[in-house]
Amino acid sequence: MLTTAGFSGLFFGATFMLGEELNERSRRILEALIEDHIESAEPVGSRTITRRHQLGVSPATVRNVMADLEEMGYICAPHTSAGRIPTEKGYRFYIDSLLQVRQLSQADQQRIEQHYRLKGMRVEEVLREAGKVLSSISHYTGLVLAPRFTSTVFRHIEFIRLSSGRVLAILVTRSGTVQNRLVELEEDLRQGELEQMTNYLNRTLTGLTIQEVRARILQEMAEEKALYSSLLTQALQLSRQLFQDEAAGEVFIEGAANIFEQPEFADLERMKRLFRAFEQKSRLVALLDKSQQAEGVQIFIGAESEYSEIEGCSLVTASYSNRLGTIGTLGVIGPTRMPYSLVIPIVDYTARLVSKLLETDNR
Amino acid sequence: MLTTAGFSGLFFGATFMLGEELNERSRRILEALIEDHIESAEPVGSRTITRRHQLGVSPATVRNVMADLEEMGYICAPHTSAGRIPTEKGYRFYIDSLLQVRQLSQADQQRIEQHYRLKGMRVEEVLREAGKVLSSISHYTGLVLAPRFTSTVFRHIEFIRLSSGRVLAILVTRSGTVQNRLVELEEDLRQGELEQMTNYLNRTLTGLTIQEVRARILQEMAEEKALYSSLLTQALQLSRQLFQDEAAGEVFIEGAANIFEQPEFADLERMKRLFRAFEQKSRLVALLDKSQQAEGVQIFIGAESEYSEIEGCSLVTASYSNRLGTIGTLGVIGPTRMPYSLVIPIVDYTARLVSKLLETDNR
DNA sequence: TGTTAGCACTCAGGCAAAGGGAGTGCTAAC
DNA sequence: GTTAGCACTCCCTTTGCCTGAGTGCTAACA
Repeated sequence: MLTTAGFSGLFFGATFMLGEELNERSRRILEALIEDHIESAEPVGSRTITRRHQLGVSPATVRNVMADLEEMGYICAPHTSAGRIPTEKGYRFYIDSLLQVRQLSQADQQRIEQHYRLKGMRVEEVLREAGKVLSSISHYTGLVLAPRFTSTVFRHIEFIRLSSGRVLAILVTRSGTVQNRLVELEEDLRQGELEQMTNYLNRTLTGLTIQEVRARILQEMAEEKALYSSLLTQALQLSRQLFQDEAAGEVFIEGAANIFEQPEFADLERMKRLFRAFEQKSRLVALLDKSQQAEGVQIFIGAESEYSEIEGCSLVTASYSNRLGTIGTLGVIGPTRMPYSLVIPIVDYTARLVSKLLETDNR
Repeated sequence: MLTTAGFSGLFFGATFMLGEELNERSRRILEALIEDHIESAEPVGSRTITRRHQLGVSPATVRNVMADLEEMGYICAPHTSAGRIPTEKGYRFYIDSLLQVRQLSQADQQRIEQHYRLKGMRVEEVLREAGKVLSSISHYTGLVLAPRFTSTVFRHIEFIRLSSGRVLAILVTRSGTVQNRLVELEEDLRQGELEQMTNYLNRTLTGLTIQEVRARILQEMAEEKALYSSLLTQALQLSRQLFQDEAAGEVFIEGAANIFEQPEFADLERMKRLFRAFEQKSRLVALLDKSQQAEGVQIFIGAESEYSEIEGCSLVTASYSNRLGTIGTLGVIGPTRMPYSLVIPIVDYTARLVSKLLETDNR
């Protein structure tokens, strides 16, 4: 269920080997420290650890181990007389080697499910709702990357003449998402002519993916047969225009206010930076796109995302799919100090649920 | 160009009368104080005023006048040994009686215009762009309330059978906005049957406003003639469902990060509150709706909006229209300490421009 | 040899006191 | 009616002190 294969190789080969150096006691202390820190958001000291965990050793021993862990880069001290906090490397080791991901309880599963109606939900509604549920259950911010237009299956096109020379094109995909574009034509076309064009296009293109549609249009244009009718030639030219531009990936951000309640965002500058990151969605899209290529739950910790605006944040994502394969990504963004053992199954379960809900669209 | 008629009666009858009590000198001092405060965001003292404005009086005199202004409620002191800041009543008097609204320069007009393409912009694109332009030119946050579905003119309907019993309905308005809804039917309909239905509905309903459409459907259902065909009866029942639910008013918020750069939002709590207000759009919609009923530029100062989350903020709005009349509202939200003389013409000009751009949709 | 107790040391954060600065209101003189 | 002068207020910053939590080191112990 949890894989970080896609990225752990990339970022953590070295980490893993160092991980081998850790004996059982060091691991348990690191785990205790990280879990205490996740709960308290404060640096954790040696005494706190011995008090709250039955490790069978004294604070002094813990201090020695912590000194080693610090040297190895798993934890660090914000200042001399403070406890330790995990580094990104520490979190990565924790997630890869120490974390026990629980199964979501039946009750939690139901709590998630009950937000979705079974009938009459459009794709967009399902995705938006998924974002909201993710944010409200996790108490962080929900992110959902909608399916790319390019990867959807063409179902239907419709031209509507709005006024002289202005035509509205409506594109429907098989899953029922709708896109519309406005075209200004040199010469006016009557609605009847437009209908002829749509009939032709629907006949020719239905059932193809948008990528295939593009190829098919070019092919049709190349073949002479289209030339017999200037109207059809026009239709092809027009539709080439319509299908060529890729709409920027759309991302739904839900519950952004949640994340700002976290103590790490008491700092105004950080809050603003993250806020700007949310506003400028393109980089988020790129990041989510990246995780779409991998199976299972992906975790980006802080700078691993190569996205400095979300410094101090982690991203837990999973991709969702329909019968055609993976079509989008959803997940949660929150502070790196995040209870991964809770968030991971929530994201995982939501992705599965969304996949199930969208699957039926392709009967 | 600037009217506050719709609201000044409501809120400022009393203010205006008190305004009469103010002699020329008091007015000039109040004006100077407000303008200094708008620039500095700090309480303004008597010496600062005499230093920066040629009033021909000493600080002591200014102090006396300020004491009077305070008693009348136009200004207040945050604490004993600070300068004064304008109250909401002060701002209101300033806007109603002292403010000189400049015309937008040719250069500024062009700066705004160049953000819009002249051709092929859909309504939604025009509105989003307007929000962005408003925010980037004013350095505050742009708000645009999209036209209500109810007030638009029906142009076209289309049913697309997605799978057994699942039908996608696409509604197009005359201005080219598209809405789509998913319907689950008890019994399966063939695409051919759906086409019959759309033909009938398009013939019957095109050109009516949505409100009229609703009435017409009920009327058709009441008349026996529809009963002759069970298919048409079904069509009417289906479309009644489609048209009855009012989509919540849609509002575009652009450049929310801008407003958080203002010094008044250095306070974390306030920032969060405003942020939550942005996230929960329904009340913003209500507020913008309110101003839609009035002509010209409207200004809501702080609590006048009866919307405590945006305490300390002002809203400068103007409604835009097409040939059918007023259809929506746009504006800027920023701190009450806002250079109104700049913002007002920006909002005014944008509203006119948007109206002009949308007008062509109704040829 | 690994573990632990003890101890000196460090440093952030809270609190109170002190000082400076900006501004006020009042009074008396112009 | 206006102004200069002055005592007063209060915020804000700086300073110093103290406390508590935590560390690293060392020496003793098992």
